[in-house]
Parts: sequence; structure tokens; C-alpha cells
Amino acid sequence: MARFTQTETRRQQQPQQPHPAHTSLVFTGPGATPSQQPLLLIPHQHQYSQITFPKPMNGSESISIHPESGNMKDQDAIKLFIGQIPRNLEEKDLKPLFEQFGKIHELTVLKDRYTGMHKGCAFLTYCARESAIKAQNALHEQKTLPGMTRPIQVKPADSESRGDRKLFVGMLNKQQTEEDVYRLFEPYGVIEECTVLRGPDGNSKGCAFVKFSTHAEAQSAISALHGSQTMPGASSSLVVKFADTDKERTIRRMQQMVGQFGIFNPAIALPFSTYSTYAHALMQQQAAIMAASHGGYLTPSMAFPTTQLHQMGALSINGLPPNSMTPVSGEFHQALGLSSPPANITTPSIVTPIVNGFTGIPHHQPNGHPAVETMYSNGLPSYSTQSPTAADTLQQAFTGVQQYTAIYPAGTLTPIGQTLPQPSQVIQQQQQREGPEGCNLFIYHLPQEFGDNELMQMFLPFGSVISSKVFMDRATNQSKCFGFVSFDNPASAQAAIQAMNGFQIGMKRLKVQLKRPKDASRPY
DNA sequence: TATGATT
Repeated sequence: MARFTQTETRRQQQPQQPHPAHTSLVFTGPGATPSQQPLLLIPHQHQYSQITFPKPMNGSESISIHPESGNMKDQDAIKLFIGQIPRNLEEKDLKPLFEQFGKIHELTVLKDRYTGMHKGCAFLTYCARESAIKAQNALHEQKTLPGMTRPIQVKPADSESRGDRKLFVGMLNKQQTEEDVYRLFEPYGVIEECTVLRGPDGNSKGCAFVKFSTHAEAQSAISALHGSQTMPGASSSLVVKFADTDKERTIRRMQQMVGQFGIFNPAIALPFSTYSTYAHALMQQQAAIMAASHGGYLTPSMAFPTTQLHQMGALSINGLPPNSMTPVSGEFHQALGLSSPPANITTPSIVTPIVNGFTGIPHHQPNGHPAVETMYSNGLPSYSTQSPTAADTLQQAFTGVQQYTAIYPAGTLTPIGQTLPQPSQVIQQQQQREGPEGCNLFIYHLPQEFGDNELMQMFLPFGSVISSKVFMDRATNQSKCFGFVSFDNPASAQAAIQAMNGFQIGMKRLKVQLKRPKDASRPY
């Protein structure tokens, strides 16, 4: 292995000689020949600590930047990452070593943001692209600088190549291997990396990373493959998208934290004010991005402040004026927190729910009709001597009107026995997915039109709903007619099962049961 | 159309 050796005394002790470094460091051995294998080297996990923190929108960081004045760089210049440099070498010391390959546009030693400590690496941009290639070929892994145990790293900075050619692939089936994924993506370009994500047990998580050699290739794979097919056993069509950037990953982690602790103000959740401010900004930014670009992942209640929701709620749908309630449909809309029922829907139900031992939740009747009167006036068979329950009320309300629930912003009226969902509750619904064991319901045979909010409204009478989720088909954006509701306690979940399992809506009956535990389907 | 995801 070729090495650098120091042939002079330390130049820091000789300040009268400004730049002796290129004479003090000399090549020994045959290492000056170009490397045949320029890529895939040591991990360098420290290099992003600088750029994952928020930066001012204009201007550059005040880490030591030493552009050669008057030197313009090529449009296609390559920013190099330099690793494994001794911590006592500063820009001025490194410059001579790299200058031999061309004019330097910018050379920056990476310093710890807070301590200012030299991190043993640097970024280097030559004015000419060609210089960068020469430097990489000559130096990368070819010499070891004095005091270092590993050879110097000279290669394009990850910021140069990463990010826009690495794809995240979701909704694979768990049997698909790296090779299967490779075959799938092969037609769209040169694949540099293909990894199936696996858990600790080695089982596939049903997703993968595929890195193409160019952005264009990656883009063409997205166009061709995203949503193009559904793998056997996968719950939705194939997902092909650019992998998260560091920033997105940070956001994701924060969202998870927020969900986990049930805290909605990052300034309270996180200990350091800089982090809190950052978290806050990131999340706001993320919310804005999502609302603007693919609002489908967000409910209106996420995208708009509560006051705005209330305004939206005042609008009518289907050209019908608000508050034209009939006893049945009015109750339905009341029950679901909707406000403008259609006028002509009175289809009686044929099959009634099985209600066992559920104590009805007190609820008021805004139209002046008590629930029991509504019920019998509709010609329904009586199935028990119990007083009417929340489920009964809902049963009446649902009949024949579910087609009106689709696009409506929920949370605009007070549901039975409940107060209006607070903003925190609405946000939490997106963040906090599962409740404790025994609190999570799986609901099948939902009306096609039901979204997360309608589902939540339907189950609010039985307790505090911490989340509700209707499964959507990614390709068609249609409900798959099943979903989850989580309560904060098992008794509410049981009450909801008792009342709502078998509950008829239109021609279908709801199936409401405890969600299968995660490991239930595992063999052995 | 059958159990919330996955970086």
C-alpha cells in the first residue's frame, strides 16, 4: 500500500513558511497510478451532521469556505468528499495536495457545528470536472495520510449523486428476493444497488431499495412500475418512489415521536429549543407539502385549521341546503357529524343488528324526536325489549343514506354524546395508529363512501377513538371497505363490538372484531 | 377487495 510519509517537521511550527505542505508530504510507493475501483468504500457516517440541520435560506454556512477568488467552476463540476484526513490538517494544509490535479474552487474542512472540532473530512470542488476525476483516480484509497490507519477517501460527495436515483419500493410480497426485485427493475437502467429490507429474523418487510446509475433511469422505473401491478399477497399495488432524503427521514422520526407521546407541540416534546423550533418548522413544511402535492394522504382536517373546517362544514353538498332533516336522515347526519342530509331517503332496514347487553349511551335528539319514536315509526321489527342504543340510532340513520357521506368534512357537528373533536384529536388520528392490546377493532364491510372521519364518527359513541383508518386502494383511491378503529380502553372496544358487529348498512352487515394481533399469522 | 406498515 502506498503511503504518505512526512519528511519535514510539522509546518505549524514554522509559520514563517506559509505553504510548505506540498513539499512536506510526499508520495512513496506506486500509488500514483489511477485506481480501477473508485467507489464503494468505507462508511462515513459523520459527513451529514452539517447538512441535516436547518440552514438559512440565503447565503452559505459560515464553516470555513475558501473559494479561490475569481475562479468559476464548471457547470458539471463534481463536489468531492475527502475522508480520512488527519485532524491537524486545515484547508491551507490540504490545498497543496489537491492543487496538483487542478485549480480548486472550494475546499472546506468539516467542523462540528457546536464544538468546532475538526471532523477528519472535507468537501472539495475543483473548477474543472476533469480535475475531480483525476484527483479521485490518483488519491482515493491510494495513500494513507500520516497518523491515519485507513487510506484517504476521495470520491463524489453523496450530495452529488444520492437522493434522486435511489428508489424506495413498497408493497412487494415478502417472498420476493433481491434477485426478483432486480429482475423487475432491470429493464429501466443500470442498477447499482438492490436491497430488500428485512427484519431481525431475516424476513422481508415487503419493501426494498433500488439504486439506479442515473436519475433518468430511476424516473423511468417509477413511471413504468409505480402502481402498475399488485404482488400476490400484497394488500395494495406496487409502490415505487424516490427514497426519503435525510430531511424527510428526520420528519418521519419526529412524527413518530409525536404520535408515541401524544404531544402535539414539539416545543414541549423535545428538550432543546433549537430542536424544537426545527421540528416545528419541519412539520409545518411537511404538512404544507403534503397538502399541496398529494392531499390524498391527508384528511381535510389535517390540511386546514379547525376554523376553516367549520366554514367548510357550513357548505351543503349535492346542491341541497343544510338542515333539511327528516327524522331518519337527520339523525344519521347528526350521528355522523354531517349537516346536510338528502330529502328523499327512507329505505327501511330489513335485517337488524344483534345487540347484546350494550347499555345505550345517552343522546339527544336535535329534531325533537326521541330515538325510540324514530325507530318504530320506520316500521322496523323490534328485536328486544331493551331501550334503544347508540347502535339502534345509527342503524336507523344509516339506512339508505350512506351514499351521502363521501366527500363531507367530518367533525363539523357534535356527534351523539360527544363533544366536537378537538384539533389535537384530529391530528392524533393520523399520528397514533394503534391503541393498546384489546382496544383495536378491525371493521369490514364498510360502505364504499366511508373515509377515516366517517368511521371515527360511527364509533365515537362507544368511547374515545384515538384513531380511525379506512384502507384505500393506492391505485384507484377507492376504499377497500375495511378499516381500523382504536379506542383508548378495551371496554369501549368491547362495547363497540357488541353494538356494531352485524350492524346493517344497506345490503351489507358490518363485521366488527378485535384486530388480529401482529404475530397472529406467524406460523410455528 | 380481509388486519393500519416499510426508508
